[in-house]
Amino acid sequence: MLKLVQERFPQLRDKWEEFAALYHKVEVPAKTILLHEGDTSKKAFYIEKGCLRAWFNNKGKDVTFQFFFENEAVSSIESFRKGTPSLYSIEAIEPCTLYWIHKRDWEIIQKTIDELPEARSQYVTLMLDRQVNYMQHFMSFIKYTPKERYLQLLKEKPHIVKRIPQHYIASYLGITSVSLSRIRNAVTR
Amino acid sequence: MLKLVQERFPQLRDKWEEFAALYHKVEVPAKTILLHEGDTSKKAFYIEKGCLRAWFNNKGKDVTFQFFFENEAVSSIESFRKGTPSLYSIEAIEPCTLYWIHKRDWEIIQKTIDELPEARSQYVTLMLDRQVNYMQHFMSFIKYTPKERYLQLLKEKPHIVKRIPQHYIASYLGITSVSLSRIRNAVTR
DNA sequence: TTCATTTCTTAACAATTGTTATCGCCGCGC
DNA sequence: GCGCGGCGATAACAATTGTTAAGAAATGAA
Repeated sequence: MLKLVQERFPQLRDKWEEFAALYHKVEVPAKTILLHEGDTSKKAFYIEKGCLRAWFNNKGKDVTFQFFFENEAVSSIESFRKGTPSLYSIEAIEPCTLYWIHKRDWEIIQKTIDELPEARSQYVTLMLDRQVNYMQHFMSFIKYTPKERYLQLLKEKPHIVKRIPQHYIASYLGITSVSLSRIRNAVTR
Repeated sequence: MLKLVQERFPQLRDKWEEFAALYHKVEVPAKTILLHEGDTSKKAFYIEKGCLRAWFNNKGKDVTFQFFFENEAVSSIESFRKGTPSLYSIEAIEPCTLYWIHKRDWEIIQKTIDELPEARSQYVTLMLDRQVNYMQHFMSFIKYTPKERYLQLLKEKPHIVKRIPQHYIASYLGITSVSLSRIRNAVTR
């Protein structure tokens, strides 16, 4: 359990047993909504098995903009940290095995990280990485056409294409499922 | 000078004179390239007067994806911090008055910030804000059509529309300058 | 298995955007 | 003043994507 945190913060090894007790295991069926758009996030999740998506409602249509898989930490980060309403919902795509931690308990771990210079610097690096990811993803929207984005996704993240229903991928690419279907048709022949 | 840093890090007040000496004032004409795409960033900039753009080359066409104005800190953040080649160029749009600091000197300030818990937490908050900005900007690309994005830009950041040449704005919105011209024409009547 | 729901494909037509090219305006340097 | 280059508007046509609708295929539950 919580492979990610253990690997990334070896400095916390001593305190690990104590921290692990703060996490709660839960199994949820597909389509469970873990956080509703507009609500304030009080929980952060860790995925042991299954996958999630982040999405928001746009004029009645749901728009998926991020996927999460095994061994990833998931939260509406700005809502969780700042206490603001979440800009999006978080939902299980498959039946999932998750661990969740309450905000007040996370702050205990956070405090410990903050006191260890190495863990702290590791944490900042993680934040920077996430920022760069968003930036690159965003740049790819200006840089590439929908067809190019699909081909790139197929090449660089084939696990997404294999595992995620196509209409979610379509909105992730910024197009309709009809258009994605056409693109796929044109590519395979 | 360096209004931004002074306001955001009041904890550094005592050391400020010492740190200010690490910055170098420079005046550059329009179209000066401060960092070339592919080079490794060794300098961070602060804008006293003027504006900059971040852009990259895509199949021979230049694509602008961010603008910077007075009192903002500018760098190819991931290149500056990680020593990797920059994914984009940074260029003056207008004649500018800038202050720059070398990476090794910035690390002195960084170290001081890291030793003061309040300044440190302030720094993390700044990083989080930047991450949320990228995320929201990216979400707007999935959520809105080019016309909607233009109207939103006009409403929320009119200073950009007023000050920046239109063909830069077009690529910032992810469209051609021809298409932006059509949209403007349709909107004004 | 069987039925219902979800997912994906295809078609026809509308709307939008890209491409290429031309023209006019404006500011800057010589 | 004059010419040049940068910038923006417009036109005509091509290409792409959206919309709506219908039906096939796959999936999941009873």
